[in-house]
Amino acid sequence: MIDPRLLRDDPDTLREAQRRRGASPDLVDELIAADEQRRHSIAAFEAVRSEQKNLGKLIPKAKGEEKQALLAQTKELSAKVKEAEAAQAEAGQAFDALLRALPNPASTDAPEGGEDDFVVLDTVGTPRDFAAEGFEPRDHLELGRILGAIDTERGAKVSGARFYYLTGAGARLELALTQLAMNTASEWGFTPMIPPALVKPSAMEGTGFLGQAADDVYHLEKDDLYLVGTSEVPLAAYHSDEILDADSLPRRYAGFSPCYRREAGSYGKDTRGIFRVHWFDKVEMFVFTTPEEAAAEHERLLGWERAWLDALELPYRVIDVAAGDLGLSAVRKFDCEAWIPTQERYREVSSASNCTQFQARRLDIRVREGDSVSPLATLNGTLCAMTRTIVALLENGQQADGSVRLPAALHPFIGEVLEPIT
RNA sequence: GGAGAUGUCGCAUAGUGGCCUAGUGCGCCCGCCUGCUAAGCGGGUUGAGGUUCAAACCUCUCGCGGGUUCAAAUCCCGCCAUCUCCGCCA
Repeated sequence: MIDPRLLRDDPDTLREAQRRRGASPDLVDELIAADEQRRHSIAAFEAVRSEQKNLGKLIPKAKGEEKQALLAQTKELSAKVKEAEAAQAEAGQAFDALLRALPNPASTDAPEGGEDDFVVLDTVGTPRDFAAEGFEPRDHLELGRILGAIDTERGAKVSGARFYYLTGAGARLELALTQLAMNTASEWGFTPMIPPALVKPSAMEGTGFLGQAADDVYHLEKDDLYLVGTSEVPLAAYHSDEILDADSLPRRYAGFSPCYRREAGSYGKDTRGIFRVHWFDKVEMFVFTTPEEAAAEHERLLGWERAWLDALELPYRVIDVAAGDLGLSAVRKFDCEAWIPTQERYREVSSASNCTQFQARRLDIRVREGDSVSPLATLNGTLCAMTRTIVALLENGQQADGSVRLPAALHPFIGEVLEPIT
């Protein structure tokens, strides 16, 4: 959530930010009204409560008729206090609900508009020319079959559509990627983490996933727990309700966890293979830092994502995501998209978001700098989403006989070439 | 899953309805004293919110949420967490 003071100090900026996202500025005005209502009810409650406390102090000292009179007076007051308290709580909750629905105002650096209004920042590497090499590239599912690496038929049999088994070389490839990613992140100064993938509503809500993205989240009704769609959730909530010393920042964590996504509203999209699935594993980078450092850290996260794709020798481009496509929490987002030969286009494999103080306010994570305590900034970025990375590696590294040549960085973990099994 | 115990300020502890505006010790911060250090002395030390130019004042905060009461750290109910024991289990 945003700093509520902005509603009083700079509502025009908030209205403009809503417009840039393609959202309605009316919410801002509803919030201003709700804030006034809330403050009014707080003042009313505090006035009667204060009176009640003062009278209460007199009672033990009073005697006889005087005491009886006081008791009658306070009894009446007690009802008023209860009423005022209830009104205050209600106004507070109404305000809070609205406040949590307001997205983080997009950075003015983010392109205006929706999903298609991104700006390409850079393009790296050259897609292979399979025609020149004299063969038609196979897609990752076909390669997965030849290599004995991916089994979607049995995934569907056991768990349903958009599930898969990684088998043999596929399983080994994920483990190799995981090892390389965790080792690399460690070298960069990240603390490796294996967080819980099942979290309480507060963690899910705090990271902003129960807003417009709620339909995409798996919920276990019986236990009121959520399956995380990314380890961003447990990593962000890791320091919830804590105050961190400024000199302990930045804190950088690399979390490895499964990710569960309902993929509501994506029926018919990417139905072939394992590009879009209900579950995959991922190594995610997460940073707690000061608000002043957030923008610079965002660039660093992008730099690490690029270094990772460079190490995997994949052709990719970097886009600056438009304001309307940022989600609830981010002020700016960079996506890295790897070239997928059989789709003849770039597809998202990683994403780096600057959430400034938005998540920290919801999760109550603060930094102490000298005498002041204030919400810190959180950022997250994909290091390696396994399934999409496997898709990219197989398709880009394939050879005419169906074998796949792997990037040098992976050789120590899995060898140089994946060979067909038959 | 069953039984019991515990949950108070950074830490440790006191507090069984109104002198709690939560005391004390440790730690930490500021100052005094002192060849230096230690000790000693004095002061400060949760966080959030409201009124306000400000100063100041006020409200909330004793695991969380309800309730009883004129009044709750204290009594009652529910939940959560931790510990001990039993059962089950990778």
